[in-house]
Amino acid sequence: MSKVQVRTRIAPSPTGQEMHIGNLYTALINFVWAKKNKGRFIVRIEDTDRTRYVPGSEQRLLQNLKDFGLFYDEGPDVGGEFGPYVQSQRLSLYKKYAFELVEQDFAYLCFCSQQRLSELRQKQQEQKIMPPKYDRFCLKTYSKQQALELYKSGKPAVVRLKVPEDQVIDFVDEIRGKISFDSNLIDDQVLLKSDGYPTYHLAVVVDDYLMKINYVIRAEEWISSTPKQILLYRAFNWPVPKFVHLPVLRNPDRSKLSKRKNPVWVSWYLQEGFLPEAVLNYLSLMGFSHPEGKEIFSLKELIKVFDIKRINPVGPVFDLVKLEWLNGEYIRSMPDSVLKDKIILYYKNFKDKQLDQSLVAKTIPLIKERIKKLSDYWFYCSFFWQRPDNYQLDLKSYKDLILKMLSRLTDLSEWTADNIGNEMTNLAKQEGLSIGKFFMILRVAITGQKITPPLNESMEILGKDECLERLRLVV
RNA sequence: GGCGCGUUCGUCUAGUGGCCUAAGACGCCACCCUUUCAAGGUGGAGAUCACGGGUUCGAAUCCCGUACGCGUCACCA
Repeated sequence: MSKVQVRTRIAPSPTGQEMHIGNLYTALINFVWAKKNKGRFIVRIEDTDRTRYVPGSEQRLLQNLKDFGLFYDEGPDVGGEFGPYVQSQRLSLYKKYAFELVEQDFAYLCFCSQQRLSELRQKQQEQKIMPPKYDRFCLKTYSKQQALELYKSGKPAVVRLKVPEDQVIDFVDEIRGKISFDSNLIDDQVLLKSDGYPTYHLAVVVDDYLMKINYVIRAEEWISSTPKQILLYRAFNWPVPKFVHLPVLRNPDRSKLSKRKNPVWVSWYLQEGFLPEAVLNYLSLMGFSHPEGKEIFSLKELIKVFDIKRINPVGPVFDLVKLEWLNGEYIRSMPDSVLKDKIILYYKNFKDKQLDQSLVAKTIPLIKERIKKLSDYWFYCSFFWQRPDNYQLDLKSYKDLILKMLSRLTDLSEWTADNIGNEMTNLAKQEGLSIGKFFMILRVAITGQKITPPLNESMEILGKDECLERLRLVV
């Protein structure tokens, strides 16, 4: 038997929201698993809910993926041999398959109104019949022929899955092992809506089959809908793919990661100055661990060492603090010139600031160890671009001292960090002031801030004229 | 409530019957370095492995119950 190519997919819905960090996590694992097996990673747009559809959000979703370097082999904008990759463009397919099921008695037409359904549900809940299930009214009252004729005459209908009674439906989850369900507890799921669009359950099975997806890697919240899909695979007599249900990312209070309690939109991380590779690295630490215990590793290395079996089923808490540390590690290990370009690009794209190339280049060695995110740059370095507009220390009482600093620095022949440092250290000693206190006064006089990059070097970069001028301004 | 999944330091994880009086990382604390802040170095606090029963010479590791957490029960995905 020849080995089949691994094909994975993610299927986001264009509902107006951009990509959720949890979806990025799922995308990452799908991507990595495909690459590890020299397979293909596919993106399919699931836009079967007309009421929630927002035009344009599809492009944004795809861009989110690209921003993080998760390039797909097949998808709406890149094509592929199993297209189209947008479900609304494949409508006739689902309808055909849905009626095939009706024909073979794996499904039936249902004409019940939304109102009747919600009343039914309500009554069942009152009677504590759990869980609420459709009562098969239409299956009992119409024969297949009658139903089909009614439908042809224009009566709005949905197609429902006819879930067999008294069966145990089980499947193997690659992370958790065997999971089984009692078919009596499964509702007769709607497969085709009255507007002719398929529901998720039908569309996902049809498309995964037609697109030859053999690993369905998705979030844990899909576990309970898996048996419905298994039933569909069986009815169609299609091979069942392998299922991998990933743990869901959690808020610190252990509820499912939500926008109320955590930043969840992936572009937020970019705006905040996190590096895509650091975010991906952090995400790969969620539920997974490097076999050698490494915590910092590239996407390429992840692909090399990744194994589904090493994924933990426990829902991990997403910890922004550790992400910041990791991002700082990435920044520190980056060549200066690369960091410089990233900072310039970041401020241009997200802060609408055009920073001077050569000035940023000079400051890089001073802040590289200090910043955790690209957005921290301005916190440390704004004084290079603008004179202080307020001072974090009251300098009035140090007027005489600052005057002395001014005169010594004016006389300084060569304006280098070392010379500045030596000269000022001498002054401090002569004045009988502690080095710490002395330099703090100078620091605030020059930068306005108490927390800055190394002072002497900063002053060298600022230049003699500018430093003297700033001292004059505070006396 | 039914069903499903889960439960090792605050957090992410290691651990697959004896090497565990439980290891690493983030965070926290202290000290060293130091001209602020970082970075770096050293050390420390922090988990009766949810609880209760088994199985076994021996259990964080296997089995069963309980508790708790999470998910799911739509013509949403």
